[in-house]
Amino acid sequence: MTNTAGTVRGKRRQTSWTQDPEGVRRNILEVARAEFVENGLSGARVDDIAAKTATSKRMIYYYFGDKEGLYRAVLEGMYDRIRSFERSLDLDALPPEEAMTRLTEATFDYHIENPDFVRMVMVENVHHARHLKASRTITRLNSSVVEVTRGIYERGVAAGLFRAGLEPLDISLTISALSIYNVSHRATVGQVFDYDMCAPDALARRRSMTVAAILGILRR
Amino acid sequence: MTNTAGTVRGKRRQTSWTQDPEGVRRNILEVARAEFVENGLSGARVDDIAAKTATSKRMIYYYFGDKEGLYRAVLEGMYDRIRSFERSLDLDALPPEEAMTRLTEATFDYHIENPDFVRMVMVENVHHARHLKASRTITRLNSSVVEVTRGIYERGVAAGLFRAGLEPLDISLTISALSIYNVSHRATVGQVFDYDMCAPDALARRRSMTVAAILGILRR
DNA sequence: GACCAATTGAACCAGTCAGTACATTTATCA
DNA sequence: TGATAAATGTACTGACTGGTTCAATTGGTC
Repeated sequence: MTNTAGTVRGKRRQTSWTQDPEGVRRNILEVARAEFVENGLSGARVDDIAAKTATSKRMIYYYFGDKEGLYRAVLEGMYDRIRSFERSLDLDALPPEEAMTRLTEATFDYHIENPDFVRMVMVENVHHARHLKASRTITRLNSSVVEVTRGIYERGVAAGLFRAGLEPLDISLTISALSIYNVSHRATVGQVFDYDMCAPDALARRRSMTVAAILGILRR
Repeated sequence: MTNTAGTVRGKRRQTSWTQDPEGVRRNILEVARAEFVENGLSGARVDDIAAKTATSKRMIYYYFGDKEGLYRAVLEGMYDRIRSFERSLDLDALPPEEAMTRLTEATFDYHIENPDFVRMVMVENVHHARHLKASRTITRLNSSVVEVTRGIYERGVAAGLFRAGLEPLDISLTISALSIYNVSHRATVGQVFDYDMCAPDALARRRSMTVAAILGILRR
């Protein structure tokens, strides 16, 4: 009998147990995510992950093959989440400037609220996106956020509000850069400038500055 | 007799050698930088670093104590370099808008030309800036680029060109965010969007968009 | 040229780590 | 109910890895 999804069985020295493949899988993934996010790929220890799991190391290898397979699974989960966030954006009803503002703010907020995603992407960049390449789930399942941006931008251009000739992808990347930075470089900036970018007041300033930057790029 | 600085003695099975402490140190640092930048702190192998060196593993421990000490030395070297870049900026003679444009472009270019620095900072952020904290050389030897930014900004406000009420540090961080991103996220963006941000034409677009973003923030 | 501190090399070590062998239990279904 | 497949736990291993030992060589100084 399969337990409720997500249920985690008691630990230590059990000779009797209930099968719960999905729960075990999920449990491993959750723990692994925390560890990879905290220590990177080579910094994370399979034994540590296993220890924090409700199951054993054996299960990690049973379900994910090897350490990199586990890492890849975590990475894919992260990208799945942001994809569904992007799909949830529905800004067609708003006038161009307001739509772009909302898009920027929503993206900004998503990154603040999902530091694990940001850190995982950082780690993946340290590895030259090698694992992203290896994952056919992610590759070419192209991000829809660019199309959202393109739609808003073209409406703005048509309305004479935005200047023409820009590449929607570049706009999208600029939003991304300004959103990610607060989380990805929080530690070094905090140390070098004695400034916590994620403190509420700093965040408010940075958020409105980000919107100003994007609109500044677009306004003609 | 000390050899010319930077000289590297021949390798393999030598029982006779010339002392060259500075050269050995520098050689180790160069190799270590490449390895840390490529593999991160935990990903880099002391044995690999030693093998690529003109000297032996023993010397790494002799001069740098342990792996983290070596990493810290590399990190400090990187920050020294950008500090001297920042000090080299002399934009007081230019009118505010032009000065800010030049500052932005120079910062943008610096990051493109020094991907090692960018990657090292990324790695350090993965480690929550733990080693930056441990280094008294870097900490509180506050970055002068903020003062440069403040100077230009205040001139611009005084001249009625820039809108008042902004925090110079936030402006500086925004420039930094837009400059770093191209290098730090080159791999994942390349993979997900099939777009090389560092290709010459893309770079030109991103550079001018960055300037537009900064001026967009400032213009009243 | 003899002495001493600064350097350097080669081999070695003890702990760690990813991955495995093997046995066992649980679920499925005819 | 019995056979088969899926899922799981325990204990282990071989390779790797950061770090060390110990002896030797070099260069400066008097």
